[in-house]
Amino acid sequence: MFQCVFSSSVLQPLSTSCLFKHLFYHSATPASQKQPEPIYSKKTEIQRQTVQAHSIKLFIFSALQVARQLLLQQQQQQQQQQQQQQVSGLKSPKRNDKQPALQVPVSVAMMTPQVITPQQMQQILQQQVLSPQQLQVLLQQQQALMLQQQLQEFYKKQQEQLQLQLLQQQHAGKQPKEQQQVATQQLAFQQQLLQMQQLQQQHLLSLQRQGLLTIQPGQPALPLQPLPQGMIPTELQQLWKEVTSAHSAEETTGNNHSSLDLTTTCVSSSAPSKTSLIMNPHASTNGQLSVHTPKRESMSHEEHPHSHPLYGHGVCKWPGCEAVCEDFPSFLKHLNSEHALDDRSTAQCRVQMQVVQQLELQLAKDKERLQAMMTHLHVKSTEPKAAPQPLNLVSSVTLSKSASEASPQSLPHTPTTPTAPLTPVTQGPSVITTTSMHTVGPIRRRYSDKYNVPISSADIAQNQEFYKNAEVRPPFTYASLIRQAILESPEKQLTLNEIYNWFTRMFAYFRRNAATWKNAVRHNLSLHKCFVRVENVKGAVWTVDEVEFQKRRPQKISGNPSLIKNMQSSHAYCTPLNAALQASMAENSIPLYTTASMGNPTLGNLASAIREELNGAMEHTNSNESDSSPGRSPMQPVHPVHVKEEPLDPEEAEGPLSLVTTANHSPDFDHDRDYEDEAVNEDIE
DNA sequence: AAATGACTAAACATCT
DNA sequence: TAGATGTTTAGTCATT
Repeated sequence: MFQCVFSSSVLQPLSTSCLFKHLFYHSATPASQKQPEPIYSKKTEIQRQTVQAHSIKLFIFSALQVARQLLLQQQQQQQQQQQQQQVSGLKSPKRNDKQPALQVPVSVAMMTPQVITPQQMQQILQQQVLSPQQLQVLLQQQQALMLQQQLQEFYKKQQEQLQLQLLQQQHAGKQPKEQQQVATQQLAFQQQLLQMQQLQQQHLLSLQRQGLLTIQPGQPALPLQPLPQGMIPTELQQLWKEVTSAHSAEETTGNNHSSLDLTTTCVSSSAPSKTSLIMNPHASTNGQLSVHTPKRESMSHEEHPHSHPLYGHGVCKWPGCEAVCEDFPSFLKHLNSEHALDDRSTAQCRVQMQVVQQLELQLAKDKERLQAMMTHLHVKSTEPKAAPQPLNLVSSVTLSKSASEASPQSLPHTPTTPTAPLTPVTQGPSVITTTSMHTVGPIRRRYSDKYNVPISSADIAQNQEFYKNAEVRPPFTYASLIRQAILESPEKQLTLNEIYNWFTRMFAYFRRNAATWKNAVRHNLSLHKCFVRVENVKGAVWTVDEVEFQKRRPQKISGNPSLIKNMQSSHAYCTPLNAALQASMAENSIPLYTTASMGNPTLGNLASAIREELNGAMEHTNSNESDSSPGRSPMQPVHPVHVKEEPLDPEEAEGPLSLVTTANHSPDFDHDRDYEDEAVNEDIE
């Protein structure tokens, strides 16, 4: 453990990596810059750049000093050991076993950075306290320090110039030429910084390799950047806005090939083996998430001609850029000109790092939540059954009464808003998180996403559970749902009340706002010819006229390649569907219009469900990136408040329920219908 | 731009 | 008479 003795810092015991982190904090907020976030403040651009350069330099400087101190410390220890050995060990060797809390005089070193003099070096050599490797490291370190001193001088000069220029600006307005000159100087300075960073990186690596510097694996090693505590997405957004606005405002032209090296250096110096996720928030429409390793970054772009993580679909994916580049060379040109190593790029990198960190944090949280939910639901749903949870709807439908009743309690909901945006596992986290990063409003997901994501049978069961317990509106029309309910019944007929019960049992969403959706159900029953009312002994039941139902939306899906794809992907998790049926569907593109006559209720239901799903898929593949609508769900949000009044609602209308799963019902399904108590259902039988 | 589908709301009628 | 059930109309929104 170390203690930071940075001039303005309270002494804190720190581990090695923490010390680095801490130092970086200091470097980012030096004593001379007391403003909380000086880099992104609305000061003049030059000031901003100065501060930033200062921060970077200080960080490198601090890291160097730490390394140096470590080395010296080791040196001292070895000297002590030697002395102890010579004095024949008057004291117990405890001190060697247990390392004392090292106090690194960083502040002293930083105030007076010194290169070891030749005499000192000679002394070291004479004493032979260091192994050849350590000596080599020391030499490298000395080189770095010398370079650093040069840099510092240069930096001082530059700062003087900047201050001068600021004064001039205050008095005589702006002078673009001088600005350019300063910018050029800054660029040169940054290049030097870069060299320093690389050197430093090598240095640290070698130190680490030789065991002089240990970064504990469990700990987050060197932080990618100083992340202010409690940084929330909105702050990040604000930060992002500021940076990107600076981007649009200024038109700096640099020419540095290694625009990403800063990121790389930070990442790799902290944890060489660690991969960092660089995600472009503006590429959220694709939900693209590119894994970006330091190694890859260190390669030249030419080695991977058309697989640059910052290039895709003819667009530069540098955050906030989206410039159209016709081909890869032009992209490279653009990258080098627009995203060269300058302060803006650096700032953007830092923001991006923060974004990634936040996303990772968020992902971890959501994963945890999901795990808890699944564990909870699994326990509940398997309570009545000893067998492992089946993968089809049977598991859900045949849930015992206790399980069904327990499930709504498992998800206590607020009266007005749905539960927190629950994320079914079938959806990549990137979709949600990215959109939430740059849209303030509701997150919209296209259904095409849902259908294109390959999901497993387990996911289906989870979706089913998801809709059963989460108040998320199922993306199906009332008509489809009613039909589904009726077809699932053994007699293919249900009373209105039974239909209600089915709704409430199958979808948590319909456990609220009964007046609204019940009215809608009745309305649909009356409106659509496909629903036929049949007088019974004890009232009336509703049946489905399949022919009429299929007349409803004729040929809507024919001839669309994506449909076939979707169909096939659907088939992937429709185990009961036989191959002939699949072939027929794929061939005719009019799936299962005759399934009602097939006699097999399971297949019939399944097929119809698939058809519904496919229709849904069709409807949504065309609605590309409509942020103001739920991707045109076949079923608009059913909520006590109107959509127009509650723009957040459509969000909950989306989610991946595959009704396919519901088709695989068990015969005793209708005996288990008393979700809401009143079981008039036995009447039919 | 018009047609269509889907949803919501509401009024009204009938039945239990 | 109240509530459930069933029918119809109107308005809105999104998609085709």
